[in-house]
Amino acid sequence: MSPEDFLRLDLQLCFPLYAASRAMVQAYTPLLSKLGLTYPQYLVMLVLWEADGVTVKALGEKLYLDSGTLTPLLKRLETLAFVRRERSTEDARSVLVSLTPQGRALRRKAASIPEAIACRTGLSLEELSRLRRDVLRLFDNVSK
Amino acid sequence: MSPEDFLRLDLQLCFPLYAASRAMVQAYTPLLSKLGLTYPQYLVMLVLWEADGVTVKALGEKLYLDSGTLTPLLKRLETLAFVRRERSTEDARSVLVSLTPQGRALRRKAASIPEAIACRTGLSLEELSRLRRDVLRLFDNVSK
DNA sequence: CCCAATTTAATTGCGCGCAACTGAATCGGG
DNA sequence: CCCGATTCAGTTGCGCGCAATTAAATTGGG
Repeated sequence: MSPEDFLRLDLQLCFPLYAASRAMVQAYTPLLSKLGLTYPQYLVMLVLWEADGVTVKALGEKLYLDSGTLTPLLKRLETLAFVRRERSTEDARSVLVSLTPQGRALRRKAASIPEAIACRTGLSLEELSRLRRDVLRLFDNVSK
Repeated sequence: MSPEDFLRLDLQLCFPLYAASRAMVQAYTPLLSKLGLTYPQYLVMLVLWEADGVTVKALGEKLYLDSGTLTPLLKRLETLAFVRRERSTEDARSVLVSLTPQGRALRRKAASIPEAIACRTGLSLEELSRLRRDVLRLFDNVSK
């Protein structure tokens, strides 16, 4: 097998990963559009539902996204009245992002989504958990 | 465990998949930029290296991308002189995409990439193969 | 205390992805 | 042989991702 054989699309890991990631996001999309959210916006809301009042930097560290992505996304969430953004008085360099009552209320409407998606995968909870662990290991290796 | 507990970021499969996919693309980026390609452009080249002279539709079916993504991408590859685009004489609705000599030559320069990436993953060939299989199964389930 | 280095968010520019739509070409039932 | 339905590529619009840069605030060494 020559080195060029490894260029075969069907032998690479990245493409299935890339296709699966997009397919998963597409599975979320109709559920999220009922809430008025995109998938990346939903990820931000997931973080805020666990830890309200975080900085843009902290959001970026959790989601591996930079301010170039987050700033306009957060402005859209602010326009939708799900979050507020305010300069920190402690450190005027940072911006604190916090939930509005509407943003907090959205959590209940989103509660049914994870199970619906888990069903769509056709995998058992054990298989899902194992795959998540394997993909996380891959992520750790590649991103360092 | 209440339904809302499943909203925890660390319990979901999609986010690791999404993060891992982006991290993989970032691992490719410095290697591909030496060739003047982006990752989606590289995917198109992978298809063309296996099957030259395909329609935009066929490319889309292999890569799960539509003309809204492919048309401008192919125009950029054409500007880079890696591909040609021409209306089919058989069926004037379709456009045939084929490699230029430069596009064909690029294959040799890309030959070292898959192994370099495989190393970056830190996984054995068996683990890579198994993970690819699992991710493909997920993709099949979710995308249907 | 000062000022150079660092940190933080915002901005700019570009290339995807994808939904929605357009227009041209082809197909196929009657 | 029509003409309505379908197929195909292209276009438009929008929201990411991310690299590169900017500007403001903070930090910390001397």
